[in-house]
Amino acid sequence: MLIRTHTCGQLRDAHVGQTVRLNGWVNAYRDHGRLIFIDMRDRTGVSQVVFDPETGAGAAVMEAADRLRNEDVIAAEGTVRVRIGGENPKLATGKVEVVCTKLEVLNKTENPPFLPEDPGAGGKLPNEELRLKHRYIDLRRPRMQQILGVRHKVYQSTRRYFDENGFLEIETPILYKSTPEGAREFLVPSRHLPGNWFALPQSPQLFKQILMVAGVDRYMQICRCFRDEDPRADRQAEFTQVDLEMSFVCRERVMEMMEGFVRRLWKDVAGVDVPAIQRMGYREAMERFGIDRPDTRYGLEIADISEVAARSEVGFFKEALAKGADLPRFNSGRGVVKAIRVPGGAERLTRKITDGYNEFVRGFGAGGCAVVKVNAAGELETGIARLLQSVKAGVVTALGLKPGDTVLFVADVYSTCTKALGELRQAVARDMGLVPRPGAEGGPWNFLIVVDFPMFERDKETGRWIAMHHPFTAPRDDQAEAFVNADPSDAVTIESIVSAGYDIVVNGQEIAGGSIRIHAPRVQSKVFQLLGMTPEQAKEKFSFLLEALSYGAPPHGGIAFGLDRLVMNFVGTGNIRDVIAFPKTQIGQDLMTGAPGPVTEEQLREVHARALVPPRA
RNA sequence: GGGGCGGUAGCUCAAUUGGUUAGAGUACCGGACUGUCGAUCCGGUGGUUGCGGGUUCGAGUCCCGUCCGCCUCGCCA
Repeated sequence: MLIRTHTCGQLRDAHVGQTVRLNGWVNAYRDHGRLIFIDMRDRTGVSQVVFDPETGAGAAVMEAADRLRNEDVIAAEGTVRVRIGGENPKLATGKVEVVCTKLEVLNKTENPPFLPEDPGAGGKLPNEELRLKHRYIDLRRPRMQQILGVRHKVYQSTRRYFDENGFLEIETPILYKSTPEGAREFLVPSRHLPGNWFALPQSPQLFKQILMVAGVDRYMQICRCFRDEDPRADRQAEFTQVDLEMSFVCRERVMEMMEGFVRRLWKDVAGVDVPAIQRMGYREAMERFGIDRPDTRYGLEIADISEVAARSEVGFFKEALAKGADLPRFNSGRGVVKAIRVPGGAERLTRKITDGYNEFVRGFGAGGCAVVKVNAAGELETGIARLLQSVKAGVVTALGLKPGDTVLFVADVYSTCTKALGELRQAVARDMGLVPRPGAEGGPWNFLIVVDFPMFERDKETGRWIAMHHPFTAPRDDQAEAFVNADPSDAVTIESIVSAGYDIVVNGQEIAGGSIRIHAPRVQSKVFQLLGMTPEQAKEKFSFLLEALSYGAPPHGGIAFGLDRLVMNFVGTGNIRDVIAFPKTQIGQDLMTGAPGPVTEEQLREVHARALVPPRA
């Protein structure tokens, strides 16, 4: 075999005159009869190889070259020279070409179902189903190779940073114990213990805490996590986290460490200097932006106008405000009226668009979205304008209205109203063209750390308390006493306790979340009690953790970054499948390997399991 | 589990109100061609219109079911 001396993306005019050998795929062929051009591709780039009988290509070489087709795997030997036909500015190697004297066809290809080409202007990729089935071809595309490279850089930068900061990389089990809190789990039957099952970890949470008890002090891992829930464009059942945990730290120290990591990563991978990251409380985020991961690159903040709305003649305002009127102001069940002022919306947001908003907020459980426009004379128009007339001055002042504005109103209980407007705000920002493209295209990266989350929220169906982050999250230092002493039936107090948790948000997307953990058994027991677990149940589920905590657990805390989402940001895609080498579809299938697939009766017997339904064909 | 969009040649798409033999570009096959780089020119092969049923004289088109892909709500401690 003619083993390569250079890669296909390497040749420059400095190589002119050298004899080189290239290995790669036929990216394109242009056959002029007695003159043939082949573009050879490997992951580094493309080089043009010329076959010309007058410059050393014998009859056999010409004949073989004539038969080359896209995606054949070849080796070519020849001399580098400046291109006779002029430079091709589209290629990094475009100044030179290889005049081929020897050609070896390493492997002919079947006619491929599609060619691994990035879509040019107006071009389209073959549909994703086909590309997933033949992932090995799709991954040959320069874009996919680039993404694999960026992901590699993220791994390397991550390991360097945490190594420099004294973290030990430690692997934790993939065959794990089922912890029925949280996401649905993937199960694996045990052969040795009939009737018993492993679960694949939703995260290494408990192991990393136990590593702290074990004196590891600083742990990190780039680990696979599994959650058997329906995917989204940015979610996959099997995904990767940068997981870390630190001992003898307060919340501030962990946030410093993770901020340092973000700064290093963005510098290494994107060449961006990240400024000091702003902090924002959960309550403030929800009030101003209606979401716990606000995108603060644009305004469109949400205003609570309940007070003035109560004096209006709008029936559904009053109806909403009557709900839970006796509850504290931020209680999820209290009725409120909120609005977003959209500067310039009167012109850009057409009736068709705002009708869409009405449907949009209904999707989040709100009754609808009222729309009022401010005309050039400063008068309110359309929708409920007439019913607001009596409180017009109050509305104008509360929202700072100006001519040309559109105002979007939602009235409902606090949780629904906030959620609906938080989602609507993002949709409006897109429609108004307010969302910059991040990163290389020039838009800013907008980082935010959100803190002071509530410890608990109500389960929407059962009304029971559930942990907002997870049941091992500690209350904020100054809240610990109040928490331990709180009466479990005192809902107002329970709801007011905030945790020592923190999320990192970039451009409105959560990329990391963590907390200081509970290291005191009495605090942990209190959490379990609130979650409705008896001491016996808690022991049954988490005895190993409780036991570990009782044998000298240091104060500790940590965080986990969603690595796939980090890579998505760096490469500018909204599709998580783009950044995973072998991703799964919406129903969790791997279209290339055909997983999941049936197993034999014998295999089932060995693990003491039986199928309730036959495998689907 | 709910809602939406889609599935026609290997690929990307078209096909008027339900109406002639389902077309085009590209890929592939054959031929021509000495400077291309989306090579060009000539010719050709290629179809269970995802699958199953129904309505109709007649279905790619309408109806029902189903499978698959994507987006999304729920879900994701």
